[in-house]
Amino acid sequence: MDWGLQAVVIGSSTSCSDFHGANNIDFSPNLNYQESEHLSFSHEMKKEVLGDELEELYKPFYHVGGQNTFMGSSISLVPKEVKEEQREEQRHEQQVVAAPRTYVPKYKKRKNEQKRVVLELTADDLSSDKWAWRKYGQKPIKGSPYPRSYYRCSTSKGCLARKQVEQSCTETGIFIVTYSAEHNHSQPTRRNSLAGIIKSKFPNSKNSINSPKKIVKEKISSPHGSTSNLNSSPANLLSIEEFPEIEINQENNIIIGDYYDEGIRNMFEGSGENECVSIQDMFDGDFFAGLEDIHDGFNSSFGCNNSTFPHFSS
DNA sequence: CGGCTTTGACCCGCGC
DNA sequence: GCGCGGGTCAAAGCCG
Repeated sequence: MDWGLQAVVIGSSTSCSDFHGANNIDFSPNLNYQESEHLSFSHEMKKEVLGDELEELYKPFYHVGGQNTFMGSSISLVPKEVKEEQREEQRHEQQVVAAPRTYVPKYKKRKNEQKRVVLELTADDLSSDKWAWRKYGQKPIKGSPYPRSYYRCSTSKGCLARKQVEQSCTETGIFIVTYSAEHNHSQPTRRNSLAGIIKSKFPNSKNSINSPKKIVKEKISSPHGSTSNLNSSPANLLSIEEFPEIEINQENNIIIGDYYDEGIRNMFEGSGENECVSIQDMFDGDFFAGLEDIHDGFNSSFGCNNSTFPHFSS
């Protein structure tokens, strides 16, 4: 898992309304790169492909009978939203929504400030935010070693929704998130773009849906350079447990067995049975793109439809 | 090429 | 009025 989120990630480019637009599915938490040099797709991964738990994972931020369910987490919100006319009366009160933890704003509010919702969230909670945000500023905050980031809703230009994120200076891994204004539209069905959000939006997240759903070539494309790991392995074998007939041997060749019938082998021109493909060829060619072409075969095997099968990309 | 982050400059409210 | 500090703007550059 040293590759982290950017190592081997599979995404879905197919639209699926059941996901409420969260059509980028990150399986990285279930993709284990073990010290034994074995790359394994866990059973949970397949379960996620097929199961309904994604629905739970991508619950939107909505009101349910007066109680808020926030981003699918078990945060119970009891908003005491402060209206303008009440602001003076509550000037010395903490105008903070009940959150997992309490938070006392360190700065005074402006008079024309809109009502706000302040939460303390973990990185995972942050990463589950399904709204599309665009960062428009960052400022160092007096008294805090961490800067505050400013986001606005990027789905609609007319949307006034704002979001501030700053890391708690008292608790590591906790982020103080302030929402102001409200969205004037429904949740986006899909992210407009992933460009630029990879680097640092929520760097601590372990299962961020904001993470790029791709396979990062650089992490594996130079097995000969930093290859001590591969070559020093006793087994010298990188196996994909759920796909037993795809293996990487000592020469860093990918061996494709009969398991996938003609599918994968036909992805390589002139390849025949028991053909070996080097890792370099794998990435230089259309290996991952080709996986898409045979995903129907997987679908029939796993009994799922197109909308739930992950999208492979290189 | 569109959408994103970064970052210095600018704006604004507040306290003195 | 001035200075401080939070919030926003916008140009530049990055990324897919």
